[in-house]
Amino acid sequence: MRTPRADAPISTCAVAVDVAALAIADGRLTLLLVEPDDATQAGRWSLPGRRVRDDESLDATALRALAESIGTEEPAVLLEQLRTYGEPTRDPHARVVSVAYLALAARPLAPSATRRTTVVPAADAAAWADGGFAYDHAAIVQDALERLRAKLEYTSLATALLEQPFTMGELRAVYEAVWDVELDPANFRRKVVSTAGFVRAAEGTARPGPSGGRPARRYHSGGATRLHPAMLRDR
Amino acid sequence: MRTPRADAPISTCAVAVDVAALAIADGRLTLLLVEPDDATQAGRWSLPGRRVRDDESLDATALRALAESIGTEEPAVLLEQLRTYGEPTRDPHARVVSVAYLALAARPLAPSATRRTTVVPAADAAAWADGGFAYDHAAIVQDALERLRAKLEYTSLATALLEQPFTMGELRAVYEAVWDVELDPANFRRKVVSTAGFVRAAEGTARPGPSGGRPARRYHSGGATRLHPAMLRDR
DNA sequence: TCAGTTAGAGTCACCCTGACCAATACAGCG
DNA sequence: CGCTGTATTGGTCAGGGTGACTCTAACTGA
Repeated sequence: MRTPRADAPISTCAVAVDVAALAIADGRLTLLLVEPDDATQAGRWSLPGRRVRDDESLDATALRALAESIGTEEPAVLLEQLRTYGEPTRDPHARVVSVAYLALAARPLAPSATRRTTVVPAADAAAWADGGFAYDHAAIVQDALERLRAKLEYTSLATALLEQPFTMGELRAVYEAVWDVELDPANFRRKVVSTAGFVRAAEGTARPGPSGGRPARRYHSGGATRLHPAMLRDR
Repeated sequence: MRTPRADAPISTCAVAVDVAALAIADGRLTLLLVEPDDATQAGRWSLPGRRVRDDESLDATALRALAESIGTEEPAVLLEQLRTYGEPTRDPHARVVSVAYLALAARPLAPSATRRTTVVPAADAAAWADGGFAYDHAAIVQDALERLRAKLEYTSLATALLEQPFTMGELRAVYEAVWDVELDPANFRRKVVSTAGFVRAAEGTARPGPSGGRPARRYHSGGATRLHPAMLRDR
């Protein structure tokens, strides 16, 4: 059994987990939002969040927050801890320390019909004026987007936003959506295939879209998490 | 006044902050450790840590944990949140969620004479077998070192480990200590001065050491936090 | 069949990099 | 003082990666 230490006065806070769940839909980066059930935050959107339960890891809380928000048992997402927000005044009701997570989904996120959820383009959410988000969730979203943009450079995180197998064009579309740039298809391919462990060729080809074009080769993730050399973007 | 939300059952954890405080001493990266006052952790070292107080931000707790451990009012350090450790079993006494911080000191850390503290080379601490650290602090130290190594590539964080002004050789020594490599002085200089905003020239020169050598120019931090292009290390 | 479109392969100039050499300016010593 | 050793700073040169660009392959739709 657990017993508090005799010499340390126990002060406690509520600990919560908030999840910035991102996915690619129609070539755009999108963010999952829910309506907070908190009268003081009416008219704003918040990130899916839950209190941490006893004997529940932070990762498990993040997965539960996401699963309960979209009504899916086991959402196929990659979870990565973002950072922790603990300003004493960030929640007007009580001291709540929130561990924020970044969730990357391979498929577009489906807003739950039974819950008040929505999916908005990340670019729109990032541009919202103060008042669009509840609590300090605007800052969390900004940090999440910045983290994703940065990590696309030196990790293979982009593949977490794609179903396997994927084409080089789909992978490029992830980079273009997250960075909001246009990339040269030929140079992008050359960099990706020359980066050890980024992708490995799969069987067969993908059918071209309605606008035609040569069938694209298919690829799987190559297993590497850190990319050497990195996919540097110029600024 | 703060009142809990009516519809959300309040479950609370103890929230603590642990600090991995790093500094350069004698050309080596060093880590500050304290003896935990916890009988179950006897014979191990832990990171300076404190419980978060009501109405105290996480950053403030980190600064307080460090200040109280080394007996200094305002330690001159750069604090950066590392990540949060919340496994339910990480502390045998109670559920403690710990927000870990990375602290980079410009001067060597002085272990307090009145408190049971020590400073050890980071390389030694990283190589300790299980049992050297209390709780999960071995993992925190590993993550802190990895974060520092990574951030030296694409940020100007190295200057936080130096007093201003500094010489190019001192800056290079930081990279060499953190990465555990030898760098070519001429090529290192060329990269640093060609990276916009990394350093700016200061007045005068530094006196050579006892072994002689040409006097080195002095530099200040250049204001940039992110480096473009990055100081890439090859692996 | 033909235009349009996307995928993939190749070329070339430029820049950054690592490896290396040379010049500068000090300390220490005989 | 002159010599040697050392660290800093500046410069050269070849090789690799990158951006811009061209060309071919292979499909869709009219």
